[in-house]
Amino acid sequence: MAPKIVCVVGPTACGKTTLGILLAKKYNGEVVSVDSMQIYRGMTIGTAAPTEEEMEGIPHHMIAVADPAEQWSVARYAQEAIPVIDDILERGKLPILVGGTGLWLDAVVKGNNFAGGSAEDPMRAQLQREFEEQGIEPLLEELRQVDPVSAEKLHPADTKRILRALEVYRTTGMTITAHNEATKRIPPRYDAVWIGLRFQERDDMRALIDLRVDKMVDAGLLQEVQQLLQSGIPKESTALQAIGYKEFTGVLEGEKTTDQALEEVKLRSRQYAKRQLTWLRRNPEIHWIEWKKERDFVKALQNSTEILSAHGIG
RNA sequence: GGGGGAAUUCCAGAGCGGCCAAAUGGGGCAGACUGUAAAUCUGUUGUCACUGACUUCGGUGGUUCGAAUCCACCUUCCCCCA
Repeated sequence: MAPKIVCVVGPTACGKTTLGILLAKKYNGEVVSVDSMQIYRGMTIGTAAPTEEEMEGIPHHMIAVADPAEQWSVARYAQEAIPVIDDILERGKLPILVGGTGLWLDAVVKGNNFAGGSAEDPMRAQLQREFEEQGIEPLLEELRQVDPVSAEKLHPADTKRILRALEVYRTTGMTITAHNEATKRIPPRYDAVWIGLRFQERDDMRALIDLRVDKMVDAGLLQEVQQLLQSGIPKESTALQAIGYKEFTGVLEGEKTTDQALEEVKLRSRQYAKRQLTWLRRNPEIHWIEWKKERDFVKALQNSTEILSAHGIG
């Protein structure tokens, strides 16, 4: 029997952090952030990571654990987060995963492991070089030979995934299709109760995102970005590709005004929220709590309590 | 007051007599997604009874077999000279 955990999911700005803390307080839990950008140090403002005060004494994990100059991956995250979750369980507390990075959540909760290869493996660079020199066609042809299923499934423009499929094959001798099939058969690592937060109306979500971005800038997002840059983080690093950071790097380099960056961040944030929704929609296990206009955490906590008790938590 | 230019589908912006419901980009919407995932990629975007029909390119009226494209007037905006 897989251990029980709670997952609080939803698009950006929908109140995951707050609900997670409320649940942790009520159920003797600890929060595990599942966020591909909150893992990096020095990125509190732009990632809307909870501050010390906001945490209200609830232990939070997997926030600010990585050097922004490093490049983490799903696999790396899962590898680090799983022992943390298991430790919470061993101490008799309830792990509450709070996060918006869908793939990472799935990677932890489902038992899936990842196929071989990594960013450090020279094969990655090798494939990239081949692609730059000859274009995608020869590589796609190679993939058709070894793994027709994924060659068929992948769009020719989706070079990233074509390269990865080949990387897996060339480094492990196993096709990514075979790997994916095998890994799907692994039983879930945790028995997760999924709670989703979202707005009924897209416009209400948008309004809140806009407000939040304004607050970030007031809180000193520009300075935060500047500090990262000054500490020598290359601007191409994964951490600085985060929404908010990318755009304000441009401000510091004189490419755009703060106002332009602000609008851009708002736009990219709501596009991101939409993508998160698309990812989440295909998970039938999520129990959705829908905000009418305002976020009502008293009610959300009450709804969550009902959901959790229906799953034997409480 | 005189001269010149522009008005195109949600936005920007091509088109300058038929092949135009109208390029391209943006935005919107939908989708995909297993080692960069706050990333990356795809589809769609006038209406409908949707392999066809209907209504569009500031307005009105013309020219023409045929107009977003030509002409006249009107409206609005921009620029230059005064």
